[in-house]
Amino acid sequence: MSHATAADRIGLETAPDMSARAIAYRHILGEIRSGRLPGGTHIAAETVAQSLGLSRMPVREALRQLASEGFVTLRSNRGALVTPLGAAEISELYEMRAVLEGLAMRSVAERIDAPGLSEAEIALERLSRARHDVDWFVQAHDQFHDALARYCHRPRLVSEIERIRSTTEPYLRITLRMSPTAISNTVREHSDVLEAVRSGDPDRAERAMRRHILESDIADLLGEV
Amino acid sequence: MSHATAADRIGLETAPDMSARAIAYRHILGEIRSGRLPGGTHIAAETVAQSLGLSRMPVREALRQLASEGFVTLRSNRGALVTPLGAAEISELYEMRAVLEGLAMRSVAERIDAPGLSEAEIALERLSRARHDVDWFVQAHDQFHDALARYCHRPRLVSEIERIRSTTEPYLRITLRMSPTAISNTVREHSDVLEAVRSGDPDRAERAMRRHILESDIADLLGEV
DNA sequence: AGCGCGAAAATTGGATACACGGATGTAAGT
DNA sequence: ACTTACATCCGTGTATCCAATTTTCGCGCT
Repeated sequence: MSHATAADRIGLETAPDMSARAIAYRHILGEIRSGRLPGGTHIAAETVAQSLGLSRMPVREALRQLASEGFVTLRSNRGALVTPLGAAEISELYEMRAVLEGLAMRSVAERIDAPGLSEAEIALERLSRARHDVDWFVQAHDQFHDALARYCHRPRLVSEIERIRSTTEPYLRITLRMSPTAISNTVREHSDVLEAVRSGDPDRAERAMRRHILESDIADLLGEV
Repeated sequence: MSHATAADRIGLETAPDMSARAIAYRHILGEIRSGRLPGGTHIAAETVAQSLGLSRMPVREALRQLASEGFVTLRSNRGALVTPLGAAEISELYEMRAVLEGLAMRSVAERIDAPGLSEAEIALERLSRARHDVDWFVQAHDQFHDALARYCHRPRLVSEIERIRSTTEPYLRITLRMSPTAISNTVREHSDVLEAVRSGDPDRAERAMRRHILESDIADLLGEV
C-alpha cells in the first residue's frame, strides 16, 4: 500500500498494520463519502481487489459490512451497488439524526466543560473560514458536531450519529456545490446550537439541535437533489 | 440442514434456498437473542461451521455482519465474542430506541388506518394473555411495536428500531424471568401508547412512546441486571 | 510450589481454486 | 427484420489450503 487511498483524503487515520479488510473498507467508504462513487454505481469486488493489491475475500467482507451500514446494497449473485438515496430517504436520515443528536445534546449540556466548549468554538471558527471550499466545510462541520457529541458519554449513540452523517455526506457535498451561499448561513445556526448547549439546559439543547438539523437551509435544499 | 436451528424458534422465516451466510447469520443471531449465548461467550467460527454443516467462510461473513450490527465484538486475531452489555449501555440503547420510536409515532399517528389499529389491538390482546410465558410475551410485544412502527413509512427507521430492540432482547428476557409480575403492568402502558396514536396528534404520540420506553417498569428493572 | 520461558497446538486471517447463477451475444427460425 | 433460444462468458458464492498470530501446555528455574 504505497499509493494514497481515498481514506487518507477524508481524514481517516491509516495505521501501518491494518487488516486487508480494513484497507478495503476505508478505501471504498472514502470513495463513496467523497462522491467519487455516486449512488447506483456498481462495485466489482474483483476490480477493487486488484487496484488495492489484495484478494477478493477481504473486499467481500468490507462490502458486507458497508451493506449492513447502509452504504452499499447487495443483490444476491449480482454484486454490490452504491445505495442510491432519494429525497424521501435523505429526509428520513436527517430526521433520525435530528432526534438522536438532540438526545445526545441533553447530556452534553450537563457534562461539557471548558476544553469541550473551546474545541467547538475552534470548529465554528474554521466553519466561518470555509467560504466556498466544500472539503473544508464538511471537515469543520463534522468537527463541530463530533466535538459536542463526544461529551454525551454514549459511544453507540455517537457512532450511530456519525454513521448517519456519513451516509448523507455525498448528497451534502452535491448540495453545497450547487448552492455555495448556503455555507455562510450555517455559522449562525451552529452558534445558536452552541449557545443552547452552553446554557446547560437539556431541553433547550435538545430542541436547538433538533431544530438545527431539521430546519437548516441545507436540509431544505437537500430534498431537491 | 435437516435439524431445526435457533432461527426457527424465534420466528425468523426460513426460505429453502438460503445462502450459507444467511443460514449462519440467522442461527447465531437466534442463539444470541434467545439468551442461549450469553454476553461474553466466545464464538468459534469452526465450531459453528461444523454444527451447521458448512465451511468457515460464510460463518466468518455472518460474524462480520453481526459485529457491524453490534451483536458480537471482533478482536483481531482473537475471534468473536457475544457483546456483553452493562447497565449503562442498556439504558443508552433504551434512550436511543425511545427517541427513534417516538419519531416514528409522529407519522404513525397521522397515517394509521383501521387495519393497522386492529393489528395493534390483537397484539395487545395477546400481550394480556402472556402471564408468565416469557417467549409469548416477547413475541406479542414485538408484534405490537412492529405493527405500529410499520405505518411510519420509513424503512430505515423501522429496521433501526428493530435492531436496537433485538440487541436488548436477551436482557429483557432475563429481567422478565426474574420479575414475572412486570408483565402484567405493561398491558396498561401499551394501551396508553395505542390511545395516543389513535388520537392522531403527533406530539402526543411521540411523547407517549418516549415515556413508555424510558419510564416503563421494565426499563427500571433492566438496569439492575 | 510458584513463576517464567518456550514450543506445540489451535484458531484466525488471507489467498487460491472450484461451482453455480445470471447476463450477454449470436444464430436460427418465423 | 425481429424474436427467441442456446451457448459462452463474466462475476459471485462457497470450499479448501496456506501463513501468521495467539493461546495453551509442559518443562525448567528460582
